[in-house]
Amino acid sequence: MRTLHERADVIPLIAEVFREFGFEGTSLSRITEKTALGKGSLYHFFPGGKEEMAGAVLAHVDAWFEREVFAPLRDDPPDVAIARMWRAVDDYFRSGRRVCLVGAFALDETRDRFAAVIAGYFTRWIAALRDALVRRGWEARAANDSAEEAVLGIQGALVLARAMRDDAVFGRALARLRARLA
Amino acid sequence: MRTLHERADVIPLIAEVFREFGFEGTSLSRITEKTALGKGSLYHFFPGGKEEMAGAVLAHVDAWFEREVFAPLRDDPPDVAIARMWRAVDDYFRSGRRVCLVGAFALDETRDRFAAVIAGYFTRWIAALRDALVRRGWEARAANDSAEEAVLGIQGALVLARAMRDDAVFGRALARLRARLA
DNA sequence: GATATCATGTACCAATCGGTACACTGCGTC
DNA sequence: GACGCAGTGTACCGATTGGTACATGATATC
Repeated sequence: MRTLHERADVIPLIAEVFREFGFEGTSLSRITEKTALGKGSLYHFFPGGKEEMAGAVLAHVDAWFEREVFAPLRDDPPDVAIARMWRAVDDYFRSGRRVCLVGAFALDETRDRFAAVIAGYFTRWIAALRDALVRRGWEARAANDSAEEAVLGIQGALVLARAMRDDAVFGRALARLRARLA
Repeated sequence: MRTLHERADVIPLIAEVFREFGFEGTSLSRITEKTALGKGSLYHFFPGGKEEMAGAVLAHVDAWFEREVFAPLRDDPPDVAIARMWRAVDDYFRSGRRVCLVGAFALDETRDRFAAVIAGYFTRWIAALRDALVRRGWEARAANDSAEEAVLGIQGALVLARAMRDDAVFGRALARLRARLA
């Protein structure tokens, strides 16, 4: 049996707030509003305050991608894993309507707070995709180039889709990138 | 004869602050620190306060790209203008060490404050590049696709370069994108 | 049914936020 | 040399910030 809330339940809600307002733009009052949790509960779950909340959210995102994308890329047959990656990416980012928190944090001074997690997220993604391409028979250099291009293209597509309020641009970008890895 | 400072002189300094800390993370005290200008002067130049400062900075960025990139793409021979664009982009973003303010603002709720400028910046960039490709003989659909891909690739490369603290990834991305437009 | 722990709401804190008011200085104009 | 104004510094405002303290409520264990 469990009480009304636990740490794990509230992390996705806090993630939404950070995604919408960024690290600096996210205030405890906004988190309180979104989660319907008072400061008492929040500091009970996250004694380190706002920084620990953001860290937990980043870890949550990282774990999701590790499980749904990176690990399959490493362990499953390349074709299967890559197809799964494109599906996961389209789902996770809601076809361009949802922002990548890691990418967003990377752009301002927030990066320095979470440098290791942020760098690790992209490094592992690219490495896993590159290795999958190599296992599929690609030459190492080409594989690394294309892996980099795919990951960076997703980030760029998210920026553009949000800037222009046009999800279609995200769909087109994903289709192009997918075709290039085929 | 002029006094020590005028509006035009401080805009680039304020731009650096917004680039580093984002809109929410930029406080008047940080702007004061960077510009060595008191609130008196700042509100003399920008009566609308922080929002007007950010607006002026965005307009300044927009004007730079309009002059150095978009207009040449529209008016000059396509090959010349596109070569110039790649040079301008590499210079402006300091080979990946400088962030795109418009892209950064697009990612959080700051976008809604400056929706028109932000959307316009990317829309005009893509349109100008697409038309240059068409004038060069490309088919309309392919031209639009490639223009979108180039602009989005630049944004993604900036995110990745900052996230991984690795300028080389920006250089490689630019080379790939350039080759694809050749 | 007493106890310990998890979870919660409220009151409060100093510091900082964006913004305003205003007195002042230095300069060019007449 | 009086005037006007662009530019400046300082003091101040209420509101909000992230964070702390603590008393209370609920729950599971024994």
